[in-house]
Amino acid sequence: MGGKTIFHIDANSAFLSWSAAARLYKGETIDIRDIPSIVGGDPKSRHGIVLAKSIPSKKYGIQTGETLSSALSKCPTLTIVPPEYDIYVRCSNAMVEILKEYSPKHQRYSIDECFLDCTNMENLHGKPIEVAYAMKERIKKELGFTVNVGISSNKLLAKMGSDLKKPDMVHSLYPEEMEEKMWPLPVGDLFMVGRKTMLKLYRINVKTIGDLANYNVNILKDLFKSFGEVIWKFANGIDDSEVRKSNFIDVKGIGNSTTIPFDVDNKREAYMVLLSLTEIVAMRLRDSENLCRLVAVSIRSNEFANYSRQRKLSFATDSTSVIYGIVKELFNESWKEEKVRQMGVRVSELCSNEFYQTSFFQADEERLRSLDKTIDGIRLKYETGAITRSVFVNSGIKAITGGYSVEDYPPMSSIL
DNA sequence: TCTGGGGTCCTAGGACCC
DNA sequence: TCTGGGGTCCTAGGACCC
Repeated sequence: MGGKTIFHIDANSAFLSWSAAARLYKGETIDIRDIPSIVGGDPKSRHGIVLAKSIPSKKYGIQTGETLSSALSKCPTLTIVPPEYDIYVRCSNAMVEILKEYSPKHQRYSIDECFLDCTNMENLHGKPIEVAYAMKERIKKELGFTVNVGISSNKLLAKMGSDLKKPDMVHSLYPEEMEEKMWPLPVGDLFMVGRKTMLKLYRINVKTIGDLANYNVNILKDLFKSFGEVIWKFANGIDDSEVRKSNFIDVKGIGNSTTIPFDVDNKREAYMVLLSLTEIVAMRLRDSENLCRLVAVSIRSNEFANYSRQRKLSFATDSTSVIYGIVKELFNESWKEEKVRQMGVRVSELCSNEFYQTSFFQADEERLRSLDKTIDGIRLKYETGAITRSVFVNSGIKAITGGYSVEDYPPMSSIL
C-alpha cells in the first residue's frame, strides 16, 4: 500500500525522566525513575499537584493531576522533586534536534511529543521499524531518557501506537492492525475522548474503541454534533491531517495565568496580579511579532467557580499599558466581589505587526511602544526580573508571573 | 480530591443587518 | 408588531489535549 509513513515520538514520563537524567548528570546516584517518585509543585503556594510520576509510583495508584497529599497518603515514602522547566525545555529541544535529522517534515506537538513524516524516505534511512529503533536508541544513548515510538500511515494511529505499551518501546499500528491492537482498548484511551465524552458513551453502552468504531455514526452525530463524527473516524483509524511544521505564525493566542498563593479580595492586589500577568503576555506577543485584537481575563474563585470576560478591540495592539488598561476594565466588569484564587490574561486574534508603522500613531503611543521595546531588550539581555515595577515592592505579589527568559531558548551546545 | 498552566476548537444565544 | 429567514459578528462557557 502506497500510504504515508508517520512516526509519533513521545518521551516517557517526560518531566520525571528529564529531572532524573539531569540529576544523574549532576552526579546524583539515585535514579528517581527506579523508585516511587513524582514531580510536583509546592502545596504551600497552592500549586500542589502531581505533574509527572515514575513507573514504580504507578503501582500505588498515583495519578497525574492529583494532589500531593493524596499521593502521599497512597505512598508515604514517595520522593517528590520540584519541576525544573528550564531543563525540560532543553531536553525537549535536544530531542527535536535529533528527530529533525530523520525528516524535514516534523511537527512539535507538545513539549514531549513530536510527529515525523518520513514518507518515501526508505532509501535514505531504511525500513520504518528500523528507523524507529534507531531514533529511540539514539535519544536514549545521547540524551539519557527513553521514548516510545508509534508508526503508522497517519498521525492519529501513530499517536495511538506510541501510547500502547511503555516505556522504551516501538509499536506499529497500521490500519490492518487496528482491530487487534486498538479496538479492545477502553474508549477513554482514544484521542479526544475525555471524561465527559466517555461517560456519555458509556450510557449508550459504548465501552471500547471497537464499540465506537462499529456504532452508527448518524446516532453519534445526533448525540455529539460534528464531534460525533470526529471520534467515530478516529475509532476507525481515519485521519488525513498533515504533519506540518509548527512555527510562531501558527500561534492563535498567548495567555498567562496563575494560582495566587493567597486569596485576593480587593482590587488593588488584583490589579497587581493582572499587571504581572500582562507584562509577560505582552512581551511574548511582541516577541512573536504579532498584534492582538482580542483581550480576555479569566477568574477562578476560591470556591472554584470559573468565569471569564473578553473584549474585541477596534484596533490591534501589542502595548503592555494598552492591554493592561483593557484587562483592568474586564476585571471590573466581571469580578463578583468574591475571593479570587486564580487569574489569567489571554490575547488572541493575532495579526502580523509587519505593517504596523509607529508614524500612524500619536506621539504618546509611540513613546509607550519605544518604552516596551527598551524594557524587552533589557529583560532579554539580562533576565526577566531585571526591571520590575515599583508597585510590587513589599506587596507579596510577584512583579512578573510566568516563565519567559533567555533560558527558554538555549543554544544547542548547552544541552544538559 | 483542598484541586496547575499552557493551549485549541466548538456551540449557543443575542445583536444587528438586509 | 399577534413579526420571516438568513447571514455575520460577538461573548461566554465548556469540551478536549499535553
